[in-house]
Amino acid sequence: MDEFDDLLKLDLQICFPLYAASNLVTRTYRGVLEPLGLTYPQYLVLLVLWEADSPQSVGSLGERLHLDSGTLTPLLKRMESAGLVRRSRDPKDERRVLVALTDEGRALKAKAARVPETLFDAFGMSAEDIEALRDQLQDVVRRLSKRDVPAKPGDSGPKAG
Amino acid sequence: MDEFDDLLKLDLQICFPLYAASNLVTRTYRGVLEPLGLTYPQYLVLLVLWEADSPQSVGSLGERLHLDSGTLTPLLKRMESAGLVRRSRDPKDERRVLVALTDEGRALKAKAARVPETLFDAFGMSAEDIEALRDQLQDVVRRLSKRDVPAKPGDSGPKAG
DNA sequence: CACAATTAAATTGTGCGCAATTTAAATCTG
DNA sequence: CAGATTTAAATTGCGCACAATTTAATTGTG
Repeated sequence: MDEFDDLLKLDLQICFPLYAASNLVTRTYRGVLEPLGLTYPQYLVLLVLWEADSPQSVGSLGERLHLDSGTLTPLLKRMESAGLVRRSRDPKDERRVLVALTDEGRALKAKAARVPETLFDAFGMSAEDIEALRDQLQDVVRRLSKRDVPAKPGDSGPKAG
Repeated sequence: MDEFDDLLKLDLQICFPLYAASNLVTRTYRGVLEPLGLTYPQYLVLLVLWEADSPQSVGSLGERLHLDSGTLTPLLKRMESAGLVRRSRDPKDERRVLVALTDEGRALKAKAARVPETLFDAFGMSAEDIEALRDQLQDVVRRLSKRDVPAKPGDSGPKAG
């Protein structure tokens, strides 16, 4: 049992509790969102649209939520067939697809009023502790997002340099 | 714009950065684990088996990783056909399936030596900050895991009482 | 203006994650 | 020890995530 073994121990790693906590949170949301006919990522899309109160492109939704079109396109189609959003090509740039709330999608905001409160209770932590943890996680997201960006043409790639 | 609106703001919630950070971490692992022919949850199974150094039932793996048989059974079958583990019924209790490392699965531990280090670098944070965050996330996992447990027969269920 | 390069979504294919159900083995009753 | 109950995995079905590719529109360049 050496230091190398320690590094491979589950309890000593940060990534596993992050992964497990995320799964547990999504599971907790399930029970709360199912009565609204929503999944957690669908709820996230609505949070963005409710806050912006203007149509958002698939790309800007993806940038905000760190998701790509491979995830968002089928998800948005399901939300569209559920009557929550409308999808239409942007007349200014026909490559873009704009996602807009329907009246039904807007109305769902009132029904989601208790969702944050319910999740807060599930955490069972003080508001201060939650805010502190949130800030640290936002920092992690910022740090890991940087390496997200694909290499620029000018950069020397893995084979170059 | 009232307090209710604030609660629904993405930037003010803890769950979203938790979700985004988890996705980003899994994405970061992908590049590191792909050369080893592993996915992140498969790597987690190996961490448990390497640490225990004895065959584990599907149930105990699931308890440790907060995953159920619906997730683990197909994952373990893929690992078995990749030659990393063997699956066999427990002779003491034919309901159980024991998952044991093969020589190949054990040998992979050496090749995974650099994985924790690589992830540590990706976080770009001090060891102290990472440990502090890890402890907080383990606390979240403990808190959310409690509600995980199904009701005991003695408990008054939603319809009873 | 032609046409190559870039950009935005959609599509394809694989692997989770999980609720709900099914199958089969062990245990608990009488 | 027979039949009901409980337990452990497997199965089924659905919705993400995401890499890789494709399709189509826009932009850049000569």
